[in-house]
Amino acid sequence: MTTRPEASLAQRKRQLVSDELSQAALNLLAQKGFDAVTVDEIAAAAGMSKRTFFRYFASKEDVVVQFLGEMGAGMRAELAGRPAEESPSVALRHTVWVSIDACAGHAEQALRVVQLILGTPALHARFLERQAQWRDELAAELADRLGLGSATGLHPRLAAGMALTAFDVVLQLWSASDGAEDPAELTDRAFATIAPALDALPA
Amino acid sequence: MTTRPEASLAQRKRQLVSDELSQAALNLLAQKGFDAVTVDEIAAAAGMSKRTFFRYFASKEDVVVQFLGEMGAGMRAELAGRPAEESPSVALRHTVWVSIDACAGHAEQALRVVQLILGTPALHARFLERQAQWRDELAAELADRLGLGSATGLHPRLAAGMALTAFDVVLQLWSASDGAEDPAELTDRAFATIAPALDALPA
DNA sequence: GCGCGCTTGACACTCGGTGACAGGTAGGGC
DNA sequence: GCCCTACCTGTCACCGAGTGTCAAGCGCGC
Repeated sequence: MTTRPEASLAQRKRQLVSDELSQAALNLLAQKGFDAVTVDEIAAAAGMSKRTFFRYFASKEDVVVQFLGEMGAGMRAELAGRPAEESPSVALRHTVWVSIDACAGHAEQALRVVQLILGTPALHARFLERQAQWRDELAAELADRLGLGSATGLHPRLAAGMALTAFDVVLQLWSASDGAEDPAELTDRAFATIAPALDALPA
Repeated sequence: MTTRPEASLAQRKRQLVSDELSQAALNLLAQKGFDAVTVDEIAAAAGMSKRTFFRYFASKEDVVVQFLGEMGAGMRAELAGRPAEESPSVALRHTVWVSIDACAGHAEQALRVVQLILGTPALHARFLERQAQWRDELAAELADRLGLGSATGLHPRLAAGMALTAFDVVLQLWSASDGAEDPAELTDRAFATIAPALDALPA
């Protein structure tokens, strides 16, 4: 999916195979539906064996959901990099924007993937699981920012959760509208709603 | 789990077997961990065959997560029954309270289950999936209440999402504190934070 | 007692996922 | 050029989740 020019030869070879696999997978899955495609089939379409598929992806779901890993890392990095004096609502809006932008960037491809995920229970579940991890990480980051020990930490968790809920809802509406709605505008509206709660003083 | 006196004999028999199965499952799973227990094992512990297990539960996860079904229905019913003039934040707080109460009711049992779910990725994923369904349902209910067509519906979805995020965070803290924290009090504090966003006018 | 329907167990099968082993290939030292 | 090593791959055997099918068991009305 993403090719770094400064990588060892072995890494680039690995990337190549991985791309071949996910490309084949995405085509088949989007076309026939998640459950109607076997891993054997995907591997065969990419010209390799099932065993090799599982050396590159931990599960059949992973081939679709994998990119969420770097998305989470990107969000955490963005939040960590935000100036300390910025209000939580602004910082979090930028955090979420990173991922929204990434989607809007490769709109055609991203839309297909998002629709596939939201329309497939098994994939949706994995997606939500990742998001739960993000929430923990963002909450920790927020607790740091606000200088409160992560002891109880109700407020940072809520704030992170609300921001990701906004993200989720935006994706849902974007996907349901088949790309007609503008994700950036949806995000702005969503954050306008939740901002007062995000900036509320920790109880 | 729940026995209704006014039910046909066949139904009660079914309930009995189902209870036997989930009891055996919960014991084994809590003791040895989700992945270390096979369905065969569970079925054997309840004195029946694997095939029978799958006639009562759609999946291994379901035996743990099943009760969430009625929990969701309970919440939707509560929200639907709330007086129309009540503000969204109050109505949603009561909605979430239904489930929090249910947990606090059978605290010992509920705590074990919640800890098992939150500590097992596969179960957590299913749990989140259910919650996503609740969100859709609660959002629809909210849209009705507010008298706005469910056309775009950003606000109701956000509100439902925030309320469930609160629910989630409360469960997380309750589980992490091993039951020491008071769920009711956590819920109140959470809703105090998010209330302004819930009651904000739809954009 | 007889047939009917529902529940169950047994068996076979598919598919996701893993461990173990064997071969192939690229690169480095000699 | 040759060998040794390291890595990648396919094959095979295997486990566990989940499903379809069939035949036996059992309660129940007639």
